[in-house]
Amino acid sequence: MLTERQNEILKLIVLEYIKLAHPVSSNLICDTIHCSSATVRSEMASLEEMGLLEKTHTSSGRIPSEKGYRYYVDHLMKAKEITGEDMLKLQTVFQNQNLALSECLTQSLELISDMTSYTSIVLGKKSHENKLKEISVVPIKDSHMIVIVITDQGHVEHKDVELPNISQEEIKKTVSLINDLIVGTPIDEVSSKLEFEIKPIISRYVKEHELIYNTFYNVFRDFTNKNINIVGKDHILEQPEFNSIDKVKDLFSKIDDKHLVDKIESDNQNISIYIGKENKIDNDVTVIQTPYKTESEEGTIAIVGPKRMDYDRVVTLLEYIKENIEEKKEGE
Amino acid sequence: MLTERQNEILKLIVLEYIKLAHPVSSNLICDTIHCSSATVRSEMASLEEMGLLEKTHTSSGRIPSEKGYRYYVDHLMKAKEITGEDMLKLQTVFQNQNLALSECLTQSLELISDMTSYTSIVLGKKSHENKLKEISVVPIKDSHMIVIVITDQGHVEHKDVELPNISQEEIKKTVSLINDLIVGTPIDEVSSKLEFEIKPIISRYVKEHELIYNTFYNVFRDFTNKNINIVGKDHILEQPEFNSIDKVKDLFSKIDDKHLVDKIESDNQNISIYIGKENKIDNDVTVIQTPYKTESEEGTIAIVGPKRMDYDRVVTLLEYIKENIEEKKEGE
DNA sequence: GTTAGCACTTGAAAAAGAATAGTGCTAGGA
DNA sequence: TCCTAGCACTATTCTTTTTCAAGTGCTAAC
Repeated sequence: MLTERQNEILKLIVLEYIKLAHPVSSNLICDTIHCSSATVRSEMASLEEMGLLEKTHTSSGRIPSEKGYRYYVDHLMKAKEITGEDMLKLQTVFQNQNLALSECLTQSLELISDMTSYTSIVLGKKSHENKLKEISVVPIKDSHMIVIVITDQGHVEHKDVELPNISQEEIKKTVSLINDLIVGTPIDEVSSKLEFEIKPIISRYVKEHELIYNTFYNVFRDFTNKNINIVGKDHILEQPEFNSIDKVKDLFSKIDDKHLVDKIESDNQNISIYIGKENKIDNDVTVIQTPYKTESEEGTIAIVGPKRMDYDRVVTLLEYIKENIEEKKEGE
Repeated sequence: MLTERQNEILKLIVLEYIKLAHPVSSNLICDTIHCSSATVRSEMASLEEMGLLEKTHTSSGRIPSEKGYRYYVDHLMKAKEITGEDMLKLQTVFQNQNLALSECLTQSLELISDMTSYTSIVLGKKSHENKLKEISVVPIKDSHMIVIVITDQGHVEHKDVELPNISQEEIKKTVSLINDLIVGTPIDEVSSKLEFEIKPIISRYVKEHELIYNTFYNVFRDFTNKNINIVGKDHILEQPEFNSIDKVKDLFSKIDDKHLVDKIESDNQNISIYIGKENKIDNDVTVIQTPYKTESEEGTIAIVGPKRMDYDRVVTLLEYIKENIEEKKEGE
């Protein structure tokens, strides 16, 4: 167990390092601790012994280790009030009556990304939990038309298709067959249901069924887990820990990874913090995330930033967003 | 006027520099020219005098100046056949019968970005040339619904809205009023038409008209010139001329600029090339762009890369895409 | 337990030196 | 008149050296 003073010192070092991105020297904090730098130094040495602090080289100041951040997060950080400034910005989003939840989410996370220079990720419900709600086809010109697919979670996707030399009549027939027969099917089962249940029926009632069937089949096949939204990726460029092109390239590719979805899974019902090696995205970042759940939608919000992240602020902001999102269902 | 040999030398320097991103020395090309390096050097000096070449420092090899690239593009570059490899990749996109034009475009430009490591931009018809084709509202759950707006150019946009405590009946009425009265209106006139023509009518027939009206008003207000599609922005990180975080940040912000649309305007009906200061985006890049026009759609495709861009290849690729896109209307 | 003092370590920045790549110029030859 | 071999000259880059400042660890005294 740490002494009161050690707690204090660790906390100061974490906060200073978050602020300045520079190893923290004993001199910088000895005033606040009300003792000499020598005393602070010997405490620092103990904290390093315990694995809570690190040096970048023999005679540098200290920076928090991953374990140090973890300790800070678990024991030293306390819930802060959201600052007036932050709140003000977010409120303009939440107070817009006409914005639906998903819009609110995206917009508020855009704000957070801009405010903090971290990257935000919104992860909607995964598509295998989405059920087909309705499809519709809007003819644009000649054989060019748009297929719109809507799920019960409010996820919309549209796709342009060409269906040359096919009468509108036949297409309408197919659409209403699909709407009658497979609405309510989980999205990723639609393809197979289409094949085994709809194809035989279409081929009986619809001319040119081959072409039409293929078209719809492709539409659904491409309706993948696109329900992931990455906001503010470019802010990574502003973080001093990603000051080389190679590091940026590396992290970009990890964020654009097709399997990112699987890397942001949480067992926790509340805000959880994954520092460095604790997260599956990258050893040099921290991910702070929370699931959210409303009447119409559920998913996860995650903020990705350097380990030297403003934990207090991000947690407070995420809490605020989560609350407001989940409240919105009752309110209006 | 340049001599035959000077043309040859300039061409070689441009090509070598494009390939190696390194100042080109007299030694490197004297074999190909069949004369001594000294001769090449004196020719280089003349070419520099004419402003076609530059040195990075007193005793470096030469690199092409903007004027040099311009001369190359105007006089020395000749149309090349697309390589088998490039063609093969693109064909898989164009031969997909079910892909509509806009899909084809995006996918083929994604390919080009990956192949060349340049950034591609697709600019669809600007929204003031888009006319409203249809709107529809799909209720998802309780007061949560999705408004889908479709233009006659096939541009689709959807927006989630909350309309609490409003009966479906009233909403349907409003939608059909809008569809009856302002379909065919250019998108950017919709807002005002909504205000002056629809609002009075809604307020007569529809209860809660205030809230409903505001919702739709917002939907259209947000339907801005989003018809721009930037592909492969991150490839900039691979270009040696953008090897510092600051340069990347700068170019990123220029590409994400709200006014990018206006900076990619072309008077030319064919492929045009804007080198360095000739383009409005950034002095350090070249933009190669072409308008395209099909029965259902028109717009511009642009490729953005360093001035040291593989002009031949990009022009060939763009031509190939333009042709295939424009052909598609007749074919199937 | 705390602190002042001092030797010591390290990295970062500046300066100096060596190596290299390439030019410009000159003078002699086809 | 054009071409080319040869050589002096110049920047750049890569190393090495020097200097400087920031901080630590340790010791001895309070």
